[in-house]
Amino acid sequence: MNIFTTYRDHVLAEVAALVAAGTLPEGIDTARVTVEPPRDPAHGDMATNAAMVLAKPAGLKPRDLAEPLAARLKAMTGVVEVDVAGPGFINMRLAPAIWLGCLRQCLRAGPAYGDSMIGNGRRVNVEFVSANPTGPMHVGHARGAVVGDALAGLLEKAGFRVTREYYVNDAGAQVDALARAVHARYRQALGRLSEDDIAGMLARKEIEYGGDYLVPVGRAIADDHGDELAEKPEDAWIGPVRDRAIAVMLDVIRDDLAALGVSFDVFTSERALVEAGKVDATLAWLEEQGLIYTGVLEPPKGKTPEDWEPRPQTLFRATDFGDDVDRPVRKSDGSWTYFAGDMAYHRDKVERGFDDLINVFGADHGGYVKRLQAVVKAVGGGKVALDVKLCQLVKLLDQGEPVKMSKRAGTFVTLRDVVDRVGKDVVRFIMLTRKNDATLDFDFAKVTEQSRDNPVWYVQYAHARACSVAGHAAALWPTRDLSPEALAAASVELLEAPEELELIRLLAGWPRLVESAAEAHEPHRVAYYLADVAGAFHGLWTKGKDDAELRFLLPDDEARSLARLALVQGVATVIASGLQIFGVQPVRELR
RNA sequence: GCGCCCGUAGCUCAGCUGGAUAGAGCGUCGGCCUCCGGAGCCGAAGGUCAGGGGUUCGAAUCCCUUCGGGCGCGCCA
Repeated sequence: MNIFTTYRDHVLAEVAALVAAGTLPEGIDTARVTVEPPRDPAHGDMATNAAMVLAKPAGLKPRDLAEPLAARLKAMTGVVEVDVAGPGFINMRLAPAIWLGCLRQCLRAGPAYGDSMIGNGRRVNVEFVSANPTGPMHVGHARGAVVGDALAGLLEKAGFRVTREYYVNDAGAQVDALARAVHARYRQALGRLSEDDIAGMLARKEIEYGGDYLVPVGRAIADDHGDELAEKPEDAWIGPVRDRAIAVMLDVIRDDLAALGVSFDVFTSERALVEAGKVDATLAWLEEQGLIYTGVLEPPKGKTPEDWEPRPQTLFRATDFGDDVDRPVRKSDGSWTYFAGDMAYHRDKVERGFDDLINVFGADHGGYVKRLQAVVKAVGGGKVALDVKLCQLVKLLDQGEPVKMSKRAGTFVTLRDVVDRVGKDVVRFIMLTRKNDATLDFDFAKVTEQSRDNPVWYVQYAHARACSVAGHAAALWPTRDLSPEALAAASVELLEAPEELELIRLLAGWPRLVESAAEAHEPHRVAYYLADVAGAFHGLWTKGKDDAELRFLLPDDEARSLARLALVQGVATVIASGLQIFGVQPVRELR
């Protein structure tokens, strides 16, 4: 339970009492009332803006409303101090017992601490990665994969029912290009083309994908089909070659993602949607709604394409739903555009009953979000929200120097390379240390360094230290039950140092952080919070070095030691809880 | 030309959806650290939140505008 919402409820109850007393008008809107930790801890444990928000509609001055409200809050159990400050804030200080109760709750809940009900079972579809099945994953994909997976984990913790989904673009020109490249490798496997021939085809742009990873695919086709597909016209071989190539590439992608610890609940095939007639059905439905028409688009101003000519097109009325222009759904050869398929796909998601849709895309798809949101508005009747998280570039560095990457030279870094080099947990955590729309530096040297400015290490080190304290305690008191449940029953009221209480308050803020991060769809907040917790814990640890009285374990004072161990265990619990969202394994010791 | 994202300390970045005196790490400067549970501790300096205007009790946060950077802009996915 988020203690801040608990106290918000208390504040609202007192507001209701003031309504009953006639101080406030009937039916006053309390939606904007908040209870939050104040920026400056000197102001107390919690602050509410109630008086400032409610004063105006009540025709009062904030401070005139704050006084009677503060008087009522002061009478509440657990509240030890209330004062009115600044423009009308009401600051409250809570009895230590309240915070200690949070710590006990944390220990009893274990890593489930922070679980929330705000999702209320709403169904959320998180679509991420969705890379074309034309090759192995590279680092750019890794960020989207981690952000999507962690966001999904965060939403699950907040009480949403989450589906992790991958949209397979297996119907367009890209996979035909893949098939052509594989066909060349197939002929190479049969000895009919040399490596130089392939290089020549690449140079002449007859094929688009030249990577070695297609060599075994070509060989597999040779094994299955012999030379029967080698000299036939493209029409005869492109189907089977493409299908086989896509299947192999998807296996590669699944393996790469598995190495990152990412898996999906659903893979949706674009081709399957087309073949099931869903694109036709969607367009027919939109036509019925009067949302499809034939028209001529204006050329984009200032940057007219050379070959621009006005031409009637089949268009979707995206501008009715907030987009800048209406969008074409059909190519001049009569086939559907990629967008038409995406319309059908998003309609399909809506029909599967999701309440919220989230797409994680690369930043280069920014120009695509308005039209997708327009589609979702149109097919969801305004009841389904689509949020698109755009992930910026990852800059790979080594000791501050850019890692040279070139597709042509074959030196581009794959997801697998990175995971093999630093481990999946490091990749996952680091990818979440920036908000998704900011570029991220990934420095091989830095992310494995043992130092304060490497957040993965810093957080893991805190967890390992906490486990180490527990180990020492077990050695000191071998017969004592030191399980978290037992520690929850310890005399935690012996925790009275300001630093200790500050850390407890920080841990007590975890449920609130989960909720706000989930609502904002911002998993990176968890990373910063964990670094804060680690920092506070390391600080406390260090104090014990200067002052033996502040050490966690005092061999002569078992009761106090157990209380402090409870706090240490709380730190470990919250870190484990946060890392679980990230899909990162908390370590018990550093290697 | 239009749309979206971004601009916060010397550097890298937070800033809880509009709250109080804008924070952290690194770096810099000044001290401490010969022994505790390894990879440090305390303190200081450092800001026109890119500039300007607006909304209101209150703006880094919302609106307008200028400047600067990134991405995108009819049948590529």
